Amino acid sequence: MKPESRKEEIINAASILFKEKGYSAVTMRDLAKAMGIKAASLYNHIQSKQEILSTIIIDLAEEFTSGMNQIVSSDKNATKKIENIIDLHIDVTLRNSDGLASLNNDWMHLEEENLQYFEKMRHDYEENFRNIVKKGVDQGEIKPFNIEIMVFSTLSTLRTLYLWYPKQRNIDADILKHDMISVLLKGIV
Amino acid sequence: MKPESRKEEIINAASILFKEKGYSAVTMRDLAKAMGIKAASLYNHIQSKQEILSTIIIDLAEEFTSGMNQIVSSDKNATKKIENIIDLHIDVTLRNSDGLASLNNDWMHLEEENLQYFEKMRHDYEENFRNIVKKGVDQGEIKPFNIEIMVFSTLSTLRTLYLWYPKQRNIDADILKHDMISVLLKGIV
DNA sequence: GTCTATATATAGATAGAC
DNA sequence: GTCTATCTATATATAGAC
Repeated sequence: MKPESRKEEIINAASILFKEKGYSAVTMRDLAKAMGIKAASLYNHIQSKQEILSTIIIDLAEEFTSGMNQIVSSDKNATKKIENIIDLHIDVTLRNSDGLASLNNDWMHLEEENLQYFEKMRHDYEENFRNIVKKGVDQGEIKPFNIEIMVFSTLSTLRTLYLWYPKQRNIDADILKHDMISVLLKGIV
Repeated sequence: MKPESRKEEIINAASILFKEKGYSAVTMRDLAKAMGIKAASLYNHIQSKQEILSTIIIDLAEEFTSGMNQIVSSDKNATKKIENIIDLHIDVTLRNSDGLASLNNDWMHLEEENLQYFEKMRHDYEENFRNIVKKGVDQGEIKPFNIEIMVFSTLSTLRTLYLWYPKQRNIDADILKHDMISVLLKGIV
C-alpha cells in the first residue's frame, strides 16, 4: 500500500460521509470531525467542498470512460464485450464503492464545466453500451427484446452494485463476476 | 381528477424539487418560489420540511408494503408473483415517479420513528421478495443461480425505473410491463 | 499542519398584520 | 392564506498565530 497523502485521506473520508448522507447534508465540520481536526484545517489541503466532490466523481467517471473505450475498441463479440463491462463495474466497485455513491447521487451538485464534462462522459458511456447491445441483436447473439429496456435493466443493476456488494459477506470477486454474468446475460443471450 | 389540497400541491412540488437536487439541497425558499408564494406561507399548510419528506416516503413505502402483502398471500406460483411485483413497481412509478426519488435517495434523512418504520418496511419487502425467489428455486421454476444476486439484480432495476421511465417516449405501460417481464424473467426462469 | 477567531451568507421556523 | 420582518442556528470559507 502506498501511503495516502493528507488530501487523499480527506477525499476518502468525505466519500464515506457523502455515501451515508449525501453531499449537501455533510458539513465541513462533519468531515473535519471524522478526520480528527478542525474544519479550518481542511482548507490547508483542499480549496473547497466542491473540489472534493468533483475529484471523487470525475476520477471515477474517467475510469469508466477509459475502461469502456478499451472495450469498445477491442476485437470481440457483443457478448464478450458486455461481460467485460460487467467486470469493469465490479472492479471499480471493489476499489471505491464509497465514491460511487457520489457519482450516482450527487453528480447534479457539480458546477459548470465539471457538470458538463460529467454529463458528456455519462452520455457517451450509455451510447457505447447501447451500440454494443444493438450490434449483438443484429448479429443474432442477443435476443431481440426492446433495446432500451435491456440497456436500462443491465446498467441499473451495475450502477447499484456499490450499495449491495459491501453488504455481502463471503462472495469472492471472481465468483460474483461469474454469477452476475449468468444472471444478467443468460436471460438476454 | 379530484382537486388537490394546498398541502398536496406543496408535497407534489417538493417531490419534483427533491428529485432534482435531493432533500438537503432544497430550501423552503426554493419550494415557496416553485409554488409562487413566500416561504413563511408554507407553514400555514405544513408543520416542517421534515413532515413533507416523511409524507412522501412513508405513503409510498406503505403502498409497496400493501401491494407486496397482497401478492404474498395470493395463491399463485413464484413466477406469477414476480410478474405481479414487476407490475406493482411499474404502476407506482407511473403514478408518482417524483416521490420515488426521495424514497430511494433521501430516506436516511427521516427522523426517529419514521426512519425505523421505513427501514422495517424495506427490510420486510426484501425478505418477502427473497422468499418468493427461494420457493421458486426449490420448486424448479427458477434457475438455481445465487439467490442474493437474482434478488438484487431484479430489485435494483425495479427501484431505478423512476429515473428511466419518465425519459422514455412512446412506451405504453402494458408494453413496458410485458417487455420488462421478458427481460427480467426469461433469463431466470 | 492545525489552531482560534471571525466574516458573510443562508438555513428552518415563528410572530403578527392584513 | 399570504405577507413582511425577524430570530436563531449553522453553513462555507478566510486571516493570522503557533
